[in-house]
Order: sequence, then structure tokens, then C-alpha cells
Amino acid sequence: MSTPPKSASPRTPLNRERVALAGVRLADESGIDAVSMRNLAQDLGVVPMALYKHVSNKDELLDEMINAILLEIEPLPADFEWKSALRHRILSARQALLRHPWAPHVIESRQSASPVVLDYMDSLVGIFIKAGFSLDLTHHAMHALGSRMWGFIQEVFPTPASPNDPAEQAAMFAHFAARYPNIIEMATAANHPNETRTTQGCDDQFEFEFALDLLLDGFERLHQSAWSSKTHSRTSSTKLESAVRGKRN
Amino acid sequence: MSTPPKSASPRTPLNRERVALAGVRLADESGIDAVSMRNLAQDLGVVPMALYKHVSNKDELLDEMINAILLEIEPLPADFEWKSALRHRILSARQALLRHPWAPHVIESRQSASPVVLDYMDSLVGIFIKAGFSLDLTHHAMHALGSRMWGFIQEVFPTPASPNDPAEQAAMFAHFAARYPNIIEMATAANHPNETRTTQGCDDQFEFEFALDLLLDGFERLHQSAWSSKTHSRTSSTKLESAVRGKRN
DNA sequence: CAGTTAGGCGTACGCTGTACACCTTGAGTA
DNA sequence: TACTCAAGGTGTACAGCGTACGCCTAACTG
Repeated sequence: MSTPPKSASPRTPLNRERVALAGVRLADESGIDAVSMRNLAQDLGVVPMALYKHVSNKDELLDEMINAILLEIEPLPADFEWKSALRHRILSARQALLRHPWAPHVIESRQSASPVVLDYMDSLVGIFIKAGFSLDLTHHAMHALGSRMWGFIQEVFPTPASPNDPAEQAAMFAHFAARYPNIIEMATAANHPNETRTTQGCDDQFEFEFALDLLLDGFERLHQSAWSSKTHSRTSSTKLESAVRGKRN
Repeated sequence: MSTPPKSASPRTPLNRERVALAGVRLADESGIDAVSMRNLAQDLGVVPMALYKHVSNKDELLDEMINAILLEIEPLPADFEWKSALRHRILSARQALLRHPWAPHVIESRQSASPVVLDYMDSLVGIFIKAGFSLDLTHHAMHALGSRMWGFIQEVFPTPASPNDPAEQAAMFAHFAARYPNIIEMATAANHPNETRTTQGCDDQFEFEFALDLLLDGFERLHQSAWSSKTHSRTSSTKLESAVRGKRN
């Protein structure tokens, strides 16, 4: 009994990973705004400054939180054809991020890639290269994917809050129809009629896969036509069109 | 001399617009982090709380700042063919946002669309509809554009800072080549050799137009084949492929 | 002239990240 | 066994943030 733990919970010391996981849990439960050094420390039963022994600042905490959730992405399937492999991997990333709605915004605010991030990107690049894509096309394809490689698209189609009062709502709808006729026409067709919302009623998963497939099909077409940015002027506004038309005609 | 201004600058009173424009200028000059109510007030020669007589909180200030710069987007050309019109308008939006590097991040953090935002989106929707696109396809196309309709793509290809010391740099390069062989292969091909940066040396404008044209061409193809999400299962993983193959075969 | 109001001022509160100094504890070693 | 050292938790303090609330003053209006 010289140096055994005295209390029932001998306070297993913190470490980087436990801090990060606690951050993820806190963000999942209470939103990313609740993730302050003070709140997180309290959750861990520790004083705020104790966290700084494990992460050097809050940015590093957020980096580690992102790392933690990216590890949830399924490993690369070995034998798929390139398009299926990309699809599978990206949709798996999407599933991981959907479990943590705060993640997209945090990912976009990071300013340098962590090793885990680079691992993932390297695997995507590898899929293209293994399929015989030119390094040139691979490079542009990765850029074209952009944040979609993480399985999310920025929802830049937000909805103005609609009032509760039916009369007000009708007035608002009328005003909308007058000022934004095209949006209203599109929205009322896409959802059931008399619905002013534009995002509600959309199948986010479908929209994501729609755009992803559009891009993947485009990559495939360019790959098959041996497209290269070097053989097409960078100033021509029809560089892609000519490549594609050349294939079709 | 009953009520003429006494001093040379009789302090023209603030208003919403002047506050917003000052915010834009401050963000342009000193970065978005410098835009605090206190800093902005000082710039305007006024006490912080004075701003709250013109915007009800900081979020509203940011909304107005976004509105201000969106008004810089060129008006819609009248007689263009749809693809040119979209291209022109989106690239014009891009030019406007490039003048304000802080804008993309702020736009994405907004949670409801302002009238100016809706005006712009309505004009894009109008271009599709006028070209005979189905409301269904128009809807999906708008989602597929996502933040690209504003002329920016989230740069999710950040670069770990490279050390100054050449020896360290070489070691880092070696480590990279071992862990991220595909990225290194792609990067060294895309830029001039011995360059570890991946973003540097990229032509951002080219990357943007590449992806934009890829999407526009995809829209065109689907439109010409009279594609509709209603005629294709939402669960099929090959819904787009079949549509496109149907056209080609 | 009286009253109202728009707009700028001052103070104060609770929150944030984090620098810095201190203290405790347990392991390693002479 | 005694000494040292480092890892890790503590406490205090500071500057900066958004903003609630009350006050004051000048201009317009009935």
C-alpha cells in the first residue's frame, strides 16, 4: 500500500486523444459554440488551463477533433473500379460527417491539412492514378471535387424564416412570388404546392449524389478523351466544350 | 445662425449603409477578424454602442456587408445563350468576391438569405427556366452548383507550412513522399519539380472554370436527354450513368 | 413652445482565449 | 533512502469580445 491509488477514481491523466474525443462529444451534444476551453475543461472535471498541457491552443483542439471524426471514414475498398471506389469512399466520408453536423464548418476553417486529412486525400488521388488518369487531370479533378470530397456541400440555399401567422405567411408568399418568381416557380414544383420552403422537402442525399455523379461522369468523359489542360488554352472559354464536342462529333 | 452646423464636419449621421461599407473597408484592409463592433465604431469616430442604432447585432452587420459586395456583381446580360449567361454571371460574382477574400467564409456562415442573395439566385434560376430546363433539373442544378454559384470554391487543399531550413525541408519532402506518394506525384507533376507546395503554382481561376464548365456541360447533357429525377430511381447508384449512356448508345 | 424621437454616449456584465507562476505527484537514480 | 526532475493540474490575471440598459442632446413636429 505504498503508492496505490487512494480514491476510487484515481484520475487517469488526460491526453490529447481524450481531450479531442470530449470535444467531439460536447460539440455533438451542445453545438460547436458550446466548445469553449472552459466548458470542455468542466466536462472533463479539470481546470481550463489544464487543457493547454495537451493542446497548445484552441485551433489545435479543433484540428484534433476533425482528426478524430475522419478516422470514422471506412477504409478504402481494395478491388473496386475507380468510380465505385471514389463514390464509396466519399459517401462514407459523408456518413461520418453527417454524424457531426458542426464538422463541415470547422473543416473549412482549418488552414493547414493534418496528416489524417492528407492520408484521405492521398487515397483519393491514388484511386485516380491507379485508374490511369493523367496526373494533370487528377489534379484538376481533385480541385473540382473541392469540399465535396468530404461528403458535404455548403448549403447556400438558406430559407428566410417563415412567420407562424397564416395571414402573414400568405402575404410573404405573395411578396416572394412577385420579387422572386423563378425561385417560387421552381420551389413549388420541386416540393408539394403552396410550400414556400426551398430546402425543406429536398432530399439532401439525392442532391449530393446527383452532383457527385455529374462530376464523376465528367471526369470519366475527359479521361476517355485523353483530355489535358496543356493541350487546351487556359484562356479559351470553351476549352471543355471543344474537348467534349470533339468526342461527340 | 439659429441652427447651422457649428463645426466644419457636423457629423453627418450614420446609417445602415455607411456602417456596412465601413465594415467592408475594414475587413478588406485588416481582415475579417479585425471587424469587431469596437474597432468599427472607432473607425467611424463613434462609440461602440452607437452602431446598434443601425444594426441590431453583429450578425446583421455581416449580412449587410455581404449585401454591399453582392451589389458589385454585374447585372444580367440580356441576350446571351443560357450557358454563356450563367458563366458570365458566375464569373462576375467571382470577380466581386475576389476583391473581398473574407467574403466566402462569411457568406457560408449566414443562416438565412437576404433579399439581395435571393435576387441573385432568382436570376440564375431564371436563366435555366428561360432556356427550357425542367423545373426539376433546374432545382438539382442549383444544388449542384452550391457555393460555386458565388464564384468561389472552398479551398480544401491546404498546405502544411514548410520549414525554412533547406535540410529540414528536404527531410519533410522525403517524409511526405513516403507517406503521401500519390499527392507528391501529382503535385510535382502539376507544378515545376522540387516544389512541395500543392496549391502554389495552381491557377485558381483555371481550376474554378474547369469545374464550372464540367458542371455546365453536365447540365446541358441532361437537359438534352430530357433527364428527370422522377424517371430515375432515387436509390439507384447509377441513375446518372444510365441517363448518359442512354444518350450515347 | 412643448413634446417626441432619432441617434450618440457611458457603464457594466458575462463570456472568450490564454500568458504566467505555482504546486503536486510519481518515476528514476545516486 | 534521499534527491532530482519533469509531467500535469491549479489559480490568478488580462485584454478583448458582444451587447443590455439607461442617459443625454439635438432636431423635428404639432
